[in-house]
Amino acid sequence: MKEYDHKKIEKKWQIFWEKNGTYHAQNKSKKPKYYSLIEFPYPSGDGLHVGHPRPYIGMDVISRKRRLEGCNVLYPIGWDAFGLPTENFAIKTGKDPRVVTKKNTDTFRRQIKSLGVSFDWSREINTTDPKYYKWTQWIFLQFLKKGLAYKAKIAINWCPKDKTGLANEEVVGGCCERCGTPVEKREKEQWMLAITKYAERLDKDLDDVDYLPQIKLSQRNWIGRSEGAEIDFNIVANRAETFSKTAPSETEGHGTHTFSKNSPLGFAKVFTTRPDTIFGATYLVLAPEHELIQKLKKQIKNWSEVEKYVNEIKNKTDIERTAEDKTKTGVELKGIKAINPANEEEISVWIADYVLATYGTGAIMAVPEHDERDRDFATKYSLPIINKPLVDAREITKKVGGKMVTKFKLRDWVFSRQRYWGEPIPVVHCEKCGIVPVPEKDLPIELPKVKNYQPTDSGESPLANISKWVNTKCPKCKGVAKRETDTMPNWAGSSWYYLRYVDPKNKKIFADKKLLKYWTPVDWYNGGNEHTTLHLLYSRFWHKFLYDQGLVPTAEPYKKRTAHGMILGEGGVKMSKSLGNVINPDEIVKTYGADTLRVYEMFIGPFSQSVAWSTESIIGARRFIEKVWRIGFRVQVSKQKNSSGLTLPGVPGGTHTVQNSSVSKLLNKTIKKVSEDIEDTHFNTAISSMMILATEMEKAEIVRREDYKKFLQILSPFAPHVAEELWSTLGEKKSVNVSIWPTWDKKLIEDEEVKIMIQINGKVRAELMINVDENEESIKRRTLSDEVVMKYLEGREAKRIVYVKNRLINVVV
RNA sequence: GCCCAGGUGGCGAAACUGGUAGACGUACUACCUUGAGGUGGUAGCGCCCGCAAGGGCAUGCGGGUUCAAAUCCCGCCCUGGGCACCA
Repeated sequence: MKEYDHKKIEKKWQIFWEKNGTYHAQNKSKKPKYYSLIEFPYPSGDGLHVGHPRPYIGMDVISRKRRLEGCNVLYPIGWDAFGLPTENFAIKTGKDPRVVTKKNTDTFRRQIKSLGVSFDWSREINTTDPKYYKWTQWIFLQFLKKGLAYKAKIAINWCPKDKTGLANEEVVGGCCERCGTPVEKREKEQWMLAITKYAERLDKDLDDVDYLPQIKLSQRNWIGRSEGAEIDFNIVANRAETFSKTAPSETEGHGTHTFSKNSPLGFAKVFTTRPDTIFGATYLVLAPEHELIQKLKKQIKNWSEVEKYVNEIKNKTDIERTAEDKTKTGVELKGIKAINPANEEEISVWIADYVLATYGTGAIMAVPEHDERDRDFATKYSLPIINKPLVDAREITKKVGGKMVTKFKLRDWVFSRQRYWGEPIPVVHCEKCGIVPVPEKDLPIELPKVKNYQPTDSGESPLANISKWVNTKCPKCKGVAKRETDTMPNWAGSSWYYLRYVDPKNKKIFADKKLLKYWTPVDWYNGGNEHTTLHLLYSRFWHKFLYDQGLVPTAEPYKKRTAHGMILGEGGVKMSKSLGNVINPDEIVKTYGADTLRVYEMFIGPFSQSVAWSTESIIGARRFIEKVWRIGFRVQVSKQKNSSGLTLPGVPGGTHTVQNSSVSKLLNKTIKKVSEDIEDTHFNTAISSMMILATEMEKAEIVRREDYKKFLQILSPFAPHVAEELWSTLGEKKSVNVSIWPTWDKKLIEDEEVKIMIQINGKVRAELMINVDENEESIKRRTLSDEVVMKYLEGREAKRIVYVKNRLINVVV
């Protein structure tokens, strides 16, 4: 018997597929298209670990099944290669990041290829390739043209270790997401992208896509849409202090409002999602940064106290703010009052750190009866807490002259980084003309080679040191000008890469319109949970912008999005270099073969869930493949001596009819199960059902060639090399990849007889074989005359009998 | 604090719409094959009592609904991930 030599077989077929372009997507085809996508990897210097291939294999299973179902499949790969780890490595070693990237991608490519993933390598892209980032820069210029890219002086999150600005999203618990260093606040001019302009649509259009519910939810939570009312509260001089010493009633909070009205000094616009609670508003709070505070300087009696507080808050970093355990602080603005427009009552005005300048209007009406935060504050400063009946939100808003509005938590995207290894932002600063975009014909603005990749403490990119590159001519007036030295964040290149795969070599445009029309949207995008908020949101934003410019044909980039769980180290801890528990797939491929690794990774646990790696369990996958191999050999041998006629298709199996039909029946059930499970990413249960089938086939006296071939077809997405080898051994001239996915015979999977459970008072006591169409009466009769049942009844009458068709019968005594 | 996911044998896990809990795989034990190995094969394997037949107990904990609950409802506990005063 021929040995199962995985090394030989896998190499043979990988060469065959490459030579035949088996997995190349066709730009012109009569077949329906299918675009399946994974998140392209960041080629780190450590190479692949066994966690990387899990999503690649998962989507490979989908892609391979689609091909057999007759689709023209696009399943591409590339490299998301800009970013800090490579740059930091360059700083440490003095090596050019281009060289490092080349080396890393070569390793990744070799490793991924050894797994037999059916990527279309002819469309490989790399975000650091000037031919690629030319278009990243071009898209930026379109944003700029439409006013969606703008420069603003803002307090940014500054990482003193990485020496770069970070987006809000990259700050985790007040620390840099990458290196864990506490971030500082710095005022800097930054490039911004106006993602907030798309907030409404980014939220609403989630209705039209097929994302896992948690993914939609995380998008929605991040966007943070809330509906409420904007209501103006007039600010007046404190009458109580000015005209009367009469103390207002403590409990009711009544002021001296019944007297003639003060003329307002101004007003504070508040945002509330609960205008219906307005009668319970007992004070008003402004954010310390609120502009009204400076305007009312003269009227505020305790100005020095107020000023001191404002400065304190301003100088606090985010960590200091959060480290204080949420104890709210604040100062009353003495000398002024606000008028609650609902009842004309005077209420006190405060500034407090729990009101954010960056959300809503930076001012709130405090309703301590209904809001926990307001209650905390009111309790601390002994402010009135009153319970008033709720009113209709819309009516009261209208009555007090407010209006219903929608607000979002989402902020504009800080798009500048002060680092080297990123796409240069393609603009020029001219003394005369100001900010001038680089003309499109001059793209790409290539990253110049530098000697020193070290970022500077001044907060400038290392690019700023290369005067030859920085000093340039203004494209408009030809006068002296300087290049922008900030680069784009890592998210830029990954915001549109799926579009480039469609037409990766186009020099005229980022992708041909017709090809976009044919291939997009992506039919199924699977990626990590860690990218279901930011990357997904950013790329949806870019896509919608391009859609508005008429450059892409659909409003959403991804039709369907799923997420896979991480593979953890043995024992369920994270796989990491520092813990020394990283498993390199090369070792597994060498010892057990790529097919074994593939089957194991799909079998290890539910695809969507994190699972711990277990090297000792891999052997199960290997045994399964060897079993399939042995059966294949038997089928092969019996084909040669087919004088018995038993293995010829269509010939009834004579004395072996029983075994024949039971294997065929199981096969049909398995085809159904595998077909359905793959669609639900239940790869683990799909494999388990094929394991059962293999065991049955091995036990059976004969296996029909036709049946076995169908088995190979449904196995092929998981173990493509061995399937291909056995397929050809059976005399097939063409690849299993160009065969047709088998269907199951509905009639064959229906059983004529089934076993049902007999329960007595809900406990299983016996079983009974019945005909599927046997009537209830007959089953009941047979149950009651069953020996075991009679024993349990002990002559008692059955109070009730519940029969569940073809499942069980429960006798209640 | 809020949101999401989850809690089932030694381990990874199955279980359709409420209907045989533990499929499949590992580990373990025994046996077979082999000169010897194991990346080979077969069988047993939730826990407790029992030689067995059989019985009892079991899906994080406590209640409830139901003929019947891992699954539905109520209240807790624990683990992982995310958010962090967003009015």
